[in-house]
Amino acid sequence: MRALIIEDDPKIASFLTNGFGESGFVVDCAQDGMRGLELALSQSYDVAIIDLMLPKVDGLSIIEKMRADKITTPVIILSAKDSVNDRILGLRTGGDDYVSKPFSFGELLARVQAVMRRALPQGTEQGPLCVGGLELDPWKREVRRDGEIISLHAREFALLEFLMRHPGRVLSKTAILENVYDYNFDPQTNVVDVLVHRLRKKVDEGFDKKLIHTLRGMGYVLRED
Amino acid sequence: MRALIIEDDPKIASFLTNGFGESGFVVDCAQDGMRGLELALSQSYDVAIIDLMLPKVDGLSIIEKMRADKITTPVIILSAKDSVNDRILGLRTGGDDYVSKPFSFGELLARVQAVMRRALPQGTEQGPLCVGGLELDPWKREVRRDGEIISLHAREFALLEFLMRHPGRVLSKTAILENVYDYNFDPQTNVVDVLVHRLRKKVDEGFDKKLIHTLRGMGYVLRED
DNA sequence: ACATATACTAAGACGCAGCTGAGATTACGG
DNA sequence: CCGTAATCTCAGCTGCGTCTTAGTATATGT
Repeated sequence: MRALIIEDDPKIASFLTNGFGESGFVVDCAQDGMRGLELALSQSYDVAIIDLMLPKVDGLSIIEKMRADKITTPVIILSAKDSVNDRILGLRTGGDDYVSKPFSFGELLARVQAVMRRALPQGTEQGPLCVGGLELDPWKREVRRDGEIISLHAREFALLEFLMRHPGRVLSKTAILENVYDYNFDPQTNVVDVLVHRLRKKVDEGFDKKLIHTLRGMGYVLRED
Repeated sequence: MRALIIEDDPKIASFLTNGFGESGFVVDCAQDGMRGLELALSQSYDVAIIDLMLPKVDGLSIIEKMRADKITTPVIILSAKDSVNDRILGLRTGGDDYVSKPFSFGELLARVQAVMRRALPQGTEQGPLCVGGLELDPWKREVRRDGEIISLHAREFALLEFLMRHPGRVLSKTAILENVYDYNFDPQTNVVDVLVHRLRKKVDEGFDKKLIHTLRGMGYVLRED
């Protein structure tokens, strides 16, 4: 689950970065509009939090460009201004929700959940993800297999969540890199192999039915059988 | 436990702020209706104390807007007027109780307890919170482990109460900052770490079964085992 | 069967999140 | 206005989570 944060005030930026990090997101943070736009257009995120008053390129322009590029990532607008007009303008430009400062992180997170749920293909269930005897609750950050709790580290959890959100689909190492690691990470190594190995040990070891499978040359899949 | 106070008279405002602070609430105080409305709509409180005669936006309108937004926070109306009609109008607008000035703080606090109890999901027991051998009585402000009294400072108590109201749930530092400190920005220091450390010393030190656990990169949990 | 590419595994290195104690600062009561 | 108690800040330390490296195993193509 990746989030893009575009916010110039360093205090708020780090507050948000920490908060989303703790909530299980992989976060990219841009301190100005230019950089934010670059990231928004070049990377793919599950949600974006964008401040309106920004140096270089303002928030609304970023959203406009994103929408013009057919990027449907849900966007939450952050703003100091809170008039009905600003709100309407923001939503009309392509924002999915509008939060005015000062805000509480809890509220923001709730709204993020709401817009992400809305953005899902309709009919998709909310709540814990299940595949085989494996359950993962993204918000409680809890994983069980056949009812038994499995305790995962942050990275392992992020990987498993990614796999479980695309059950039966082959996920290449590159895809994993892009979804489980942030932008600044460029591995010259076999991090992904190692991460998968660590996750397998906790999820599949000792079980007869394996859930994580390797497709040589292509990537990994999560599925029963 | 968070309280919102909307009151323009600075004397009464600080009287209330102090009183609730001493009673274990984390208090936000707004001096005018506009600011009060902002807070009421964007943050989540366990109770709100709202004066009727306010600059900019009057108390009843605030309550009206809150209820329109499906905010169910119990509201206590404060007012100088005390006619039966005002009282009825206030309650009909969405207030849960009505206290007329002058009032004694004790009476107000009693009514707060009453409306908060009523607001609980039915079937939920009132009275001390319990996890493992740990008991916390929010109203007596008393904590015991295996019957032995533990004396906590205000902040420590607030943190423990927050933890005990969400047993088994992972609470991020960000969530703790908001609910125990009322910060909505990054404090740039490790206040939370230090507070947890102090609380642990009093609650877990010397016991075999620890109750407060750290989940690296995610937050803290209160649970047995 | 051999060569080569790809994936797995174990062990060590590194950095950062979280811990801790002591001093500084603030809040409060007399 | 002072003294005490509560709380915050800071800086050094520790250990865990994560990445790296390197060596081993397994698949695939010729």
